[in-house]
Amino acid sequence: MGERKTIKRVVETDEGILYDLYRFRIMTREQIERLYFRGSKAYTYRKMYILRNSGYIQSKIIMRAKKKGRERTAIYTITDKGIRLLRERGLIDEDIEAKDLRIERQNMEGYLDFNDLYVALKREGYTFLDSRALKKKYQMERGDLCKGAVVTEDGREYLVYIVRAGAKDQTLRRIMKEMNRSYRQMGKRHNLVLFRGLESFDAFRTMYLASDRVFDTVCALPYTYALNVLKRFKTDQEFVKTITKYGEVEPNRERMPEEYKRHFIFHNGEKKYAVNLLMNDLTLMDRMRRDRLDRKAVLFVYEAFADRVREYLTGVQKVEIIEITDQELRLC
DNA sequence: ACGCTCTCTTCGATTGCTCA
DNA sequence: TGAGCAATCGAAGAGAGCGT
Repeated sequence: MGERKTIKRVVETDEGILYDLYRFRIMTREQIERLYFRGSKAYTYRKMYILRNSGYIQSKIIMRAKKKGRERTAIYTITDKGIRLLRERGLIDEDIEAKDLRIERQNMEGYLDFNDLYVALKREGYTFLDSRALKKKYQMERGDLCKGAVVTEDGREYLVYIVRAGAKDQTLRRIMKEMNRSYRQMGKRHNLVLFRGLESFDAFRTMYLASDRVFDTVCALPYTYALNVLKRFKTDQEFVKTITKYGEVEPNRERMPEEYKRHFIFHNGEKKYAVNLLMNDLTLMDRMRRDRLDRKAVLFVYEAFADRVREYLTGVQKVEIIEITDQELRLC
């Protein structure tokens, strides 16, 4: 019986995996596979097996809730030795032990949900802040429900909340409260609330409308839709390209235009504001309703949200809605 | 209780890269 | 060019959940 295989030379992939496990605490086999091994299940297992034999990681099996029932999956965590390796290589400077990164079983789903977002958007030009890094950056409370942050290419940082199907009202209320908290150095607070169930999505909307509504940004979206939009509209450019077929678009050259005044569109012979509501920003809709508009505005809304938006803006002068279809969303 | 199915674990065999 | 190891792949075996 020969020795079990161990790592002789730590390669970039190993560092990446260990660093991700350090930041995000746990990852499933599938997540690691998508991030590093482009669909090679066999080699993912092989690599993780060797990393474990070398003492850098541990593995465990859990049942994860999926659309179709539950699914058995391996999850991996970093060990003290793994953390030491990252420190030796100057990838981290924090003095921390593996036990401080351990998480309770009931919290795992939340972490894995945020990881899914990371996996889906990492290659699309977004960067991520894990929840510990985010809370440290702004000295937020440890118990904050915020799962982390996603940062767009042009530097806008969204604080991410993920709401599971059948979330309690109490949880939604807590999120609402937290989203309204501001922190020094954060500037505007952009909130991204992702829903894994439609009941909660509706409940949240209702709660939002009943609130005092002084938030900076609240984008409330179904999880899968959010993934599509974020993949497709990384910067203003993609939005402009998509709506150009409805009229020529030009940027507003004022110094600091209001969020909804950033683009003009020449529509039906008139110069109007072109408003991006594809992220279903509830605060933006509020502003459209309250402000006295100095010119007409065309709101670009995802077709599935159009009825709601129309309903919300009934009676408001100078606004019209153009629905963006599923197909337009997918086109490149 | 039983077999079926699926994932995870383990390992041998092969390919291919990098460095001396 | 050869040593040594990472990258790949296929396959056998273990064990958990599921339906009957």
